[in-house]
Amino acid sequence: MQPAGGEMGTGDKENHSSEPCRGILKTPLKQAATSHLVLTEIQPDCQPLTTPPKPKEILPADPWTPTSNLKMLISAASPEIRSREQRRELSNNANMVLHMKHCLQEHLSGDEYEKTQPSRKEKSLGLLCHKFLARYPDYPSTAENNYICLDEVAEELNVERRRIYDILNVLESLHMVSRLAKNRYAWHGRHNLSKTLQALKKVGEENKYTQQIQMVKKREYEHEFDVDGERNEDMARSFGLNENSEISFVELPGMEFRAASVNSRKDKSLRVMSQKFVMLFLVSTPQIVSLEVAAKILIGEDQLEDLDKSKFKTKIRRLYDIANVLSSLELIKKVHVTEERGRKPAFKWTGPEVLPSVQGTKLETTSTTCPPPISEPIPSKQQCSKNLFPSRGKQNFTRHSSLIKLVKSIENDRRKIQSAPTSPVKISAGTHQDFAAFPSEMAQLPAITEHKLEEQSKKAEEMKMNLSGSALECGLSLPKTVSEPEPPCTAAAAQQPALTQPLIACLPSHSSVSPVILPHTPSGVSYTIYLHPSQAHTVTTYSPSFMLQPLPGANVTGIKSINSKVLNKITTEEGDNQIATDDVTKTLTTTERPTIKSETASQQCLKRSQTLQESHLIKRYRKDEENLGTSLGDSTKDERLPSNSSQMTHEMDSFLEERQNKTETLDQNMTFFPSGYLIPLTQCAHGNKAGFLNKEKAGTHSLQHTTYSSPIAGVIPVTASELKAVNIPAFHITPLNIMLSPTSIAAAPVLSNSCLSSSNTSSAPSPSSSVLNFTLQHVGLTPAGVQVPANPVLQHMVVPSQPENVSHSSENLQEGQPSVPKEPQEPQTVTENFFRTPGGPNSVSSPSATSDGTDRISQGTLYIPQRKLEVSED
DNA sequence: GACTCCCGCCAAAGC
DNA sequence: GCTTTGGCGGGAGTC
Repeated sequence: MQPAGGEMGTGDKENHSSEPCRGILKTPLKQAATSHLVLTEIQPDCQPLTTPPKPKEILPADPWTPTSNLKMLISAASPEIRSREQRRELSNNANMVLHMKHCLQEHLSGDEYEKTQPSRKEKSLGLLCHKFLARYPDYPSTAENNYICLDEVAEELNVERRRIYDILNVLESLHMVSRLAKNRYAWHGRHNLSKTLQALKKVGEENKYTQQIQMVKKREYEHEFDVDGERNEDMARSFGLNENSEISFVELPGMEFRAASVNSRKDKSLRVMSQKFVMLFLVSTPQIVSLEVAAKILIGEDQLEDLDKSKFKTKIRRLYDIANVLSSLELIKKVHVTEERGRKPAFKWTGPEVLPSVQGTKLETTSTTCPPPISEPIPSKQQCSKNLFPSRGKQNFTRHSSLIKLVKSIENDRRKIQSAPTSPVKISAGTHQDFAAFPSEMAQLPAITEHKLEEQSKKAEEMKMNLSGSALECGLSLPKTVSEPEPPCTAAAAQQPALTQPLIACLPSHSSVSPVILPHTPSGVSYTIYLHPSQAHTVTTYSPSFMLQPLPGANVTGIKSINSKVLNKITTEEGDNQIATDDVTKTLTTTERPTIKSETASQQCLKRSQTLQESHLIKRYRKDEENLGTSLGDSTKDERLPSNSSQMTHEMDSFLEERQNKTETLDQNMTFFPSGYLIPLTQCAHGNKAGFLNKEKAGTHSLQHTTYSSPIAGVIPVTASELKAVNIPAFHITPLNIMLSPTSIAAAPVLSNSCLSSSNTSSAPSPSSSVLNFTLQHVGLTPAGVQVPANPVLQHMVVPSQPENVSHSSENLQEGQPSVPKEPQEPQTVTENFFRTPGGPNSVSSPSATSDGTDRISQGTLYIPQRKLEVSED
């Protein structure tokens, strides 16, 4: 039933009997607001004149009368019925409220009347939005006339129009409504939501929001971010931002604004701001964004020179407005991030996972197919990201030149892969097709939910089988050094149905992403470092909680936090323990969940690492073959070749045959570049969820893993599957002093998204220069127009990371091969700031005096800022 | 005292 | 010139 506040809350003068309701409403409305059902149930028996609010009094205690139960069942069965009911009841309710209001005004006055005013919370925009949304079905039929008359709505909801505009603006940003004419809007519901989110994510990626977030975070940590224009101008410059890169309103085809009224105020439009805010979530991993960061980014993008405290405060206000609406839409959820410097409000994305590369499909039903085919970017810039304000000379969205090349390259790969016997799409494609076959997606919510759960279980089982089988059969048995019990998250995860993320039928690829550094093998397998983008971010901002999960193998290099001083945690407003559970359990909506039921995290890591190692061995072998034939002139490459190459060849010949099928399974989730690195390219959109799962796993290795924090809005412990391989394909040679700015990691989602489906089981193409340029440009090492040949020239990039937080057991990897400690070079590029770790004794320091990459190559040392991760290299 | 965010002024744009 | 939109920031309510 709708809470009393829902009915009367917005009315300042509507009900003289609101007094009793107040006590009831003292319960945080936000909690009540989380349930549409609660809000949409209206008091049918409310008698305006005599017993106005009575029914509400019993709401908290026993909201489910037999009648309401029946209603709920009916509503659940049919959204259409539900919406009709809602509208009818709302209409009746509104009339009733108006009538009561008049009566109230007649009978009360002065203080007495004031007392009847609803509390502030009862008038919240979120609650108002709930009531607004209750009026319309999530998925309106096209046959219906879903027009919104602003006056009517304002009157019925008993709020001033101004408030309705706030809601409509945010809904417009998601294309849930569109303005038809003055005072008239069209209601589209969530039909366009998935497409919109896809478009927003894409635009967000193209505009390097991930990098911006990281930059802001870093500045925060360095206390360099100040509210003076100069610094922010620098920041924006470092972002590569300028007026031309400013994001205007993102439209979908057919959803263009008919009115040009928005043009004038576009820069500060709540619509645009809302879209940008959503973008931040979509490009973040995990998808938690603090208001502060969001405000800074939005401000920085608007008017750098105007960035002052008042602007900041205003931005925060607007973000609260937006967040309230988004919360009502259940797209985000308020959380708190506790950092060293205090508790910060933040929001966590709870909406559907957004897979940017699925064109023309509804995420709710099909886009979760895993992995999604890399089709044409959807909607294309021209199609969906129109600039509303051409007269202002603002630039339309354009695909980054390097991205275009990258996409082409990726698509080529994908074609090859899709013809492969074990196309990554296989596993889930069918399931999602089945899923897509569901008629009228939301019309069968219960069935869909059940179906999703089943599918997820199936996929998880498949994944588990693959991983287990692969690892067990490979014959490699790494001793487990970590045998911690499964964290409580497992139970929590199991409890958590995938309901909160109905569309997250995830690709199993995530599960296969091993967040470990591959153990050194006798055959001289090179190494792989998986860094989750977010973790990389965290590291660069020297988040103390950064940690890499140590691989449960004796000779596995693990990275873990060595800084336990600060325990960052995210707490929901309603309970500090909720987020962790939510995050973890949500994570488990992915196919990984079942896996952890029977395996410990360490076991999984072990198996994965073994499998990865095998695959990597193959790849490296192929790479080495290529190098032999094509890179004779490159002495550094030769050094990478194992001295006993013939032995390796033999080894690989047999190994290839034996393990081909197994590796194919793994390859589904990974893209291998002949660089010597394994690059698990996970689905960005899944990252956060899977990441949380693995955080949970990581919890088995570190107490610090028991809390969650955002790399954006906080600090999160790095755990296994959250890690992504740091790959510098262009460098071609593994053992380099590779220094990446956080943005390089941030760029990973784009890369990984694109590459996801291009999992390459066969010979991986050599990293193209486009990839290199793309990476470099995202890293900020090169301007957008500059093309850099793909060769090992750029060997001294920095891999930003949190040195002090990166403990490395590289010794393990360096069995028999003493690591040669080398300090990373002092970055000399624009990325320099990325790697300064304020006050950190382990700040990225200059590596050995020599900047000669050759030496480092031979040493097989990959530097992650301040802490070098050494891997085996014969 | 900090955090939230409602409220309504008022200017820009639309009609 | 009136109406509609919506940016904006004061300041009240809440924690």
